[in-house]
Amino acid sequence: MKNTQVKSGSAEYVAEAIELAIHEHRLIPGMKLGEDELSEVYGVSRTIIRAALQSLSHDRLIELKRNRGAFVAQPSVAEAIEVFEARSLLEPRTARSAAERMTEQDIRSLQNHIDAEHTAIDNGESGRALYLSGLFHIEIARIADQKTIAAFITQLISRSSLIIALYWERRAALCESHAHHALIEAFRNQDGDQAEALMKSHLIDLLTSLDLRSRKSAPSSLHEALKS
Amino acid sequence: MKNTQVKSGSAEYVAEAIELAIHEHRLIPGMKLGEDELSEVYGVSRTIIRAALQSLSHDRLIELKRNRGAFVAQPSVAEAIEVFEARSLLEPRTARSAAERMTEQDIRSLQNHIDAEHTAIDNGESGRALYLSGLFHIEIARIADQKTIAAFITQLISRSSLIIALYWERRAALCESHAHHALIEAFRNQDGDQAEALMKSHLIDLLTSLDLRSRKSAPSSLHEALKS
DNA sequence: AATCACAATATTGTATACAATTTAGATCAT
DNA sequence: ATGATCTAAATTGTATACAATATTGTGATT
Repeated sequence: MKNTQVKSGSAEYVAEAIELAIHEHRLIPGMKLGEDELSEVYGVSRTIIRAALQSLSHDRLIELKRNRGAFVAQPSVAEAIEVFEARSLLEPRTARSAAERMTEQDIRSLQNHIDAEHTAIDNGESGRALYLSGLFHIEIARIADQKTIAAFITQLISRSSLIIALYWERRAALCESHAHHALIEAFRNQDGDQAEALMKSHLIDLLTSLDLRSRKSAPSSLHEALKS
Repeated sequence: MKNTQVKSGSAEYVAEAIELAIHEHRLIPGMKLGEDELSEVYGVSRTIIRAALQSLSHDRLIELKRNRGAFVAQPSVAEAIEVFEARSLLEPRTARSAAERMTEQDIRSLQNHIDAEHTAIDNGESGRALYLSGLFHIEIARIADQKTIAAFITQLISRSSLIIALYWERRAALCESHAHHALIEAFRNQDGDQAEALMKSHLIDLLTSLDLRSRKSAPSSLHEALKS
């Protein structure tokens, strides 16, 4: 099975592709990411794959076990709580900053995210919807013009995606779209207090909607998940 | 000039060694980190060096310019402000958490850090003193038992070290030891409010003690800085 | 002397080869 | 059958070779 795909990019490209697959839950926590396998899928040498895996490991999206290989991370319950505690330190204040410097264009951009999210839900692409719902939060950090904090939030949202894959119960009713709509309303009014408060309770809602007892399971096929 | 040193470790070891050199200001912002050069210093192949450099780049301690190589990062003024804004979101609340779960042993550990810092100052090892002063903050995050947040703070403190190298004026009077002593006092009393407030003002003091107009300069010799 | 063009050199980017380690499978004894 | 032990296969860790790109140095031209 020869892969004739044009060599489309370096380590960054591969890392982003895998990260997207994780976001969309095509790659499941615990799944093994073999180097040769990835190397075939993306048509680059193991050197590139390794660089990509190292980068993903640094963001804690995968776990690198020495001499054993790379596995999609399986955040523990404690880690899940930590991630949401970190988010609750960073995101509410960032939402406030964003609200204060929000422009018309920014609001349109956020509204587009929500619309795309709804479209995805309607089409039954729940993985994509989840991904877009994360992008909404990242977009807020970008608008706040805090690159450092935005980078942290980006990582935390990626990890949240893993946490949701493991501990979310009612995937049908996902997506807090109400909370996001309420946030946009606060942004429209450039109401920093309101934005901060809404984000705070939104994060609490998210955490409490997890079932931290049970735990979804089990790796499956890799090629299938990455072929898109 | 043959290096007969025992191969003492993999990418992690190299990354930590370079990070320490940056912390202690033996490596100066802007300095070029050539792969062959590092490869000789640490007696490993460029493969390992590259992995280490990629890791450091991810923490923004070095900048990786494509086809040009690795350079010790030179945070801009805007980035310096961002870093301290991120710290001010994370560290005060973390200091509060730490205060609330502080044990006798933790306090001794922090006291030891301060003592070591003073010793370093007395011996004129200002680089090492600065490093230890950073460790004090990291230790607090560890005591708060928040690994995720601790990792962020660790990165921010590393970057602060670069910022200090670039923008600090009065290096003689460094080290806020008063602020650290005051924090320990709050910890002794398990006074969360006080700890949070002290940390907050400590960070403001740090930022305002920088001179964000002028900027120290210029790379120097590499082998010298790393030989230790 | 200054500037440009071009060759020579050095450095980084990627792939591959080989070594070390783990995993899987087969064989054998109980 | 079950389990242990050893062998073969597969996978990861590291070093090196080669290709691509930048940097430096030289000389010609003005």
